Amino acid sequence: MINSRLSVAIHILSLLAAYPHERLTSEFIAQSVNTNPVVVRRISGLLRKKGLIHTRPGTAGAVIARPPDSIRLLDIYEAVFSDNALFSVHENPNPNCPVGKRIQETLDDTFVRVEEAMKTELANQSLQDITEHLFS
Amino acid sequence: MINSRLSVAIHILSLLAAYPHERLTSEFIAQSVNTNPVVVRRISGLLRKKGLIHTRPGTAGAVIARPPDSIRLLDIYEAVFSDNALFSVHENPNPNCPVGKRIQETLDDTFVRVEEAMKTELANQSLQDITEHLFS
DNA sequence: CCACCTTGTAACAAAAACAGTTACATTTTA
DNA sequence: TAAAATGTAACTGTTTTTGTTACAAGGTGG
Repeated sequence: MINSRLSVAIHILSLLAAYPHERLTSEFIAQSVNTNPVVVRRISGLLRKKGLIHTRPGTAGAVIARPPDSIRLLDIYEAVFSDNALFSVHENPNPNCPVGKRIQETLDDTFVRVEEAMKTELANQSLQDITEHLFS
Repeated sequence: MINSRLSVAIHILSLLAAYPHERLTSEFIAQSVNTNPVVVRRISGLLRKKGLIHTRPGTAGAVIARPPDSIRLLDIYEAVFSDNALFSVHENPNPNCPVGKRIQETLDDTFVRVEEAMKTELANQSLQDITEHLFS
């Protein structure tokens, strides 16, 4: 089971999308998510690096940087997981075994295809789809 | 990043598929995977419950139970992850916030669709595809 | 039939991953 | 210039994952 960073990131962006004209502080967002403000700032930092939100040291609050219908869930996924692979492959299989020798490259190939399928679906859904569901 | 149980499970089944007429012990398999025999027996137990392999207390070795082209990677995934959701959703968001109130059900919906896309691709690939790649 | 080997499983241990927290330098602004 | 917020490092507690020890119970071959 994948950790909850994507879940929290979408929560943060949903708030910013719902209040596009306000600057929401990490303290305020943390109360909605029910976590610590530092956790929010950590994930906000990843979203900022990807250009999805604007924040600045010293200036209170975050603001969404792009229209919600232009933000794909894949953008958010890539922001919070960067280049992590979806599935781990076990390390150091036995190179003297015909299976062990090639299992890693084989699984890498296979798992990349699975990951691509997942990412395609993440690309099909936008932040606006989320907010529409939230407020309908 | 998801743990390596699927990776190890596919390794085990690849060995059994490669040697369908031999009974491979957990000790032998563990040496190919490079882990402890108990780890192999734990995962083998999950594969047995799903009817993918045959093992019996007292009798040495495991044998594959179905032709490799009939075993979808989704079967293996479901064997080792049973009913785990793909993505975690953060707990106890603030019910007094319009986003917090509905974010969980919304994300549940969304993440189920993503999971379905991933499972569809896992269903498209068989154990035989893996062994063909291994031995080509 | 009995010594030997294996599986299945529980219990424990070590290591890694996660989430939460404290602390504080830096930056802005009222 | 005092107050307040961000960014980030460092640390802690918890949970998950993986590895290990131990052993009962089931089969096998001599």
